[in-house]
Amino acid sequence: MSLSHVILGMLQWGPQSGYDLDKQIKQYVHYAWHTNQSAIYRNLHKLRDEGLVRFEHIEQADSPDKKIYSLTETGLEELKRWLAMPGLERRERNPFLIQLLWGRLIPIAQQIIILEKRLKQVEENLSILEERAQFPDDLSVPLPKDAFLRGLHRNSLSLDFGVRDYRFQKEWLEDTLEMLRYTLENGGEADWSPPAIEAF
Amino acid sequence: MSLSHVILGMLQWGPQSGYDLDKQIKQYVHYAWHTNQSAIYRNLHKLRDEGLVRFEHIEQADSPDKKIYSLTETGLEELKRWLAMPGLERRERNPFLIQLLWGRLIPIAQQIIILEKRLKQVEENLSILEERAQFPDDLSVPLPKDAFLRGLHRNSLSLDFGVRDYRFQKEWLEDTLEMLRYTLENGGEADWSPPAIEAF
DNA sequence: TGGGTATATATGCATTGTATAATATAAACA
DNA sequence: TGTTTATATTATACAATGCATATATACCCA
Repeated sequence: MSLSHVILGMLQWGPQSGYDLDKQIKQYVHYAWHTNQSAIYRNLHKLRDEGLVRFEHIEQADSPDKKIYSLTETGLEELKRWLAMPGLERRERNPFLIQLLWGRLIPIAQQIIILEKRLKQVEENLSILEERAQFPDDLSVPLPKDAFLRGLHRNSLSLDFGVRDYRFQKEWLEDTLEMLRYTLENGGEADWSPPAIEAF
Repeated sequence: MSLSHVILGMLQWGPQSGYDLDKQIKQYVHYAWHTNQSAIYRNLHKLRDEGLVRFEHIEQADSPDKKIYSLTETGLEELKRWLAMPGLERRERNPFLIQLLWGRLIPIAQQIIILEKRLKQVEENLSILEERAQFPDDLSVPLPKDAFLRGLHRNSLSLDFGVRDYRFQKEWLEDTLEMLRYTLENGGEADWSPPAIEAF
């Protein structure tokens, strides 16, 4: 598991509380890593036991007390070690695509509702990322070869990927929705009938 | 969790053993759902206890005995119910993108190795999917509006997405690798120094 | 004063991830 | 012939994550 390393990475940018980490990861890293609040808190405890992070108790007047976590030197070492490992596997779980895969089992009108909802999610995520990313507006062409030499930093690469990925998904959803609506209007599968069992 | 529903979906195509399910999901649904062997077996036990699947014990001469699972009517109902739910959330965990996000902490040459490895993975996954997908060769343009009326089935949509997604990733990786190699050759970040702490 | 929202952390239980075991059969090898 | 290696098949122990909910403080507003 490497939620630990997402946390270590965030903390490398600066000390934060568990609450902040949760919000930051959800806002800006959602294209790369899904997590939840309780996992973060438990992971912080584990990291502290292992000596990879430390925390400072902060008393606050206007909100409940909090713990500000920061990286230890061991923590930074561990982060670097992990960052250099090639071949780590992606673990995607996208229920939307599964619903699409067996979409013939439900009426086409319902399928359209699902696609519309997904489009909305993608648009929201995209606009959050676009706010953060200070790239040239035209992302249909790749960054120029000498982008780095001209000041674009390597940690923008991940964001660049995220923005392009969401744009791809948005376009695909729009095209596919158009197709499905056309089919519905022209009665293509309106007379929907139970599907035949068919092998992949 | 909805590994259950991936399994129900696979079984809707036809009865299979846990072993088969594992291989099928890994081969053909990797763009949409990551899982592992032990999760599948445990889930099958649970689904059986809930009456959503049943199994038949098969004795084999040339291999160990196996259990062939199939959908019950309740199972098919549950699958359809779930397929119609809008708004289910994607849960991606892509360590490669995390490594990219803090890539400045490691030397650029090491970063290139990681990208190359990832490119290889993507190419492998893509070629498996392309074999399965009988689409028109040119996937740079979307499917025509009347694709369904002309015989393309809705359960191909998911595959269409998968193929296009991997192609997007492949292109992005190739472009980015070119950029990084150029930077390395021209000494852009070869004199790599510890990064400044910087906020997102 | 009560309800809603934001901040902040934690826990119980179900599910999933990782590693490993157990067993059987076939194919390759030395 | 005996030994390793690969494939098929299922299972389990323990760690990590997911989901729902609890707890507590402080603010705003009616």
